[in-house]
Amino acid sequence: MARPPAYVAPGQIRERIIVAALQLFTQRGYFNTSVPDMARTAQVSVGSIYHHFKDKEDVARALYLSLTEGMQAELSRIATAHATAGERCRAVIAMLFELTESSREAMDFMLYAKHREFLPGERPVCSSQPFETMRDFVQQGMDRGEIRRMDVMVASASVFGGALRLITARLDGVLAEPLPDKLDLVWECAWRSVAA
Amino acid sequence: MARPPAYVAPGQIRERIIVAALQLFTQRGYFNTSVPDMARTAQVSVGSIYHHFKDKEDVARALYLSLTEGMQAELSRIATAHATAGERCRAVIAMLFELTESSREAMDFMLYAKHREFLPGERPVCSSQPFETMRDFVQQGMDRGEIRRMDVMVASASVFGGALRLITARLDGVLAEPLPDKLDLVWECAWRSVAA
DNA sequence: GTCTATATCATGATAGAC
DNA sequence: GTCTATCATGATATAGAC
Repeated sequence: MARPPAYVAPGQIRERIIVAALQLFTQRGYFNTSVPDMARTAQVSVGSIYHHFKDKEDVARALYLSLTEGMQAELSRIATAHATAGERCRAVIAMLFELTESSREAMDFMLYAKHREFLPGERPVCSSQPFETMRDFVQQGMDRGEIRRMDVMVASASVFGGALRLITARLDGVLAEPLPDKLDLVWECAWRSVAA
Repeated sequence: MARPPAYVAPGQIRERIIVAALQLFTQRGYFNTSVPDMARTAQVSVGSIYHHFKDKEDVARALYLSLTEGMQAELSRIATAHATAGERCRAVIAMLFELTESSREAMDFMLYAKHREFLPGERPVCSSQPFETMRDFVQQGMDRGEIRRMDVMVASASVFGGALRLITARLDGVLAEPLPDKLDLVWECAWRSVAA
């Protein structure tokens, strides 16, 4: 079903560095990760990192962009595979749940990291393209009469808020069971909250 | 209505430091804030900071604890002022919305900051006492028959997820209007999602 | 209790060999 | 393109005067 975004082509040094960065940034945080740490984890030298990237921030930006692009690709796939807003939004939640289980670190870094603290100039997650697309799905649902007419920000928060909250709980270790087990229930609640 | 938690008694040096820390931590982040920065903002010397606190981390911990204690006090107040789960949960959201408007930085630091990165040993927000209390409200609602019987984590995420999502949007500057304007609508959606 | 001045250390980033 | 060795910066934390 939802494949993890193809953010890495394994083997290449550049990609090894990005994978190592993802691992370290999510485990210890950006500021607790030194460039020598990244070099050790990626099994490359410090010099290589500075050859492929301008600086440490540049690694984080490349990582962030590749993750949000992968997410955006998943959303486009969903848009073509489903026609109604209900099906689309449900598919989004299913995809997010599966991605959280299969690429825990990617989700953690994408949704959770305080990018503004180390990526000045990058838009906050909330206004990133994937989140805008999700709001579009909801807006179209209102236009089609599937979803009650209301403020689109509130409707979008209601549809996806519960699922995102549960993802947070899962990433924090507060939720023991795999997220896909909860999909049907989460979706029922989410849809009830806004369905026409 | 919901007063900001009394996390500071203005005038005292110790409190001046905490207020300055809150301001700087939310504006630039913990790791982008140096102790001299804090000293300058608080109008005290570096030595004073190290006299009152063990180290920079200790300042962050004191800040975090005072904020969660203030929040917990608000929740206790709500528990005594309201009897039904519906009233309690609605009051919680109203309180969170007002607190976000009146003490933006406090909410940002409490809900948003990646505490694990600079406060090792502290539990994640999700499993902090306030969030547990909120889940208790929901559980009691199920016991009383107000809320459909279901997984309490899912029910709690559904009730509060939309509101928390909207708070995030507001803090990120994506939502222009004050949160209390949206309270009625948010609550209607939240309650529909789980009401018996 | 509060201050200034400073020791110590770790980090990001670079230079230059291979 | 990749590596090792090194530098310069800026941070934390402390010492010691007042």
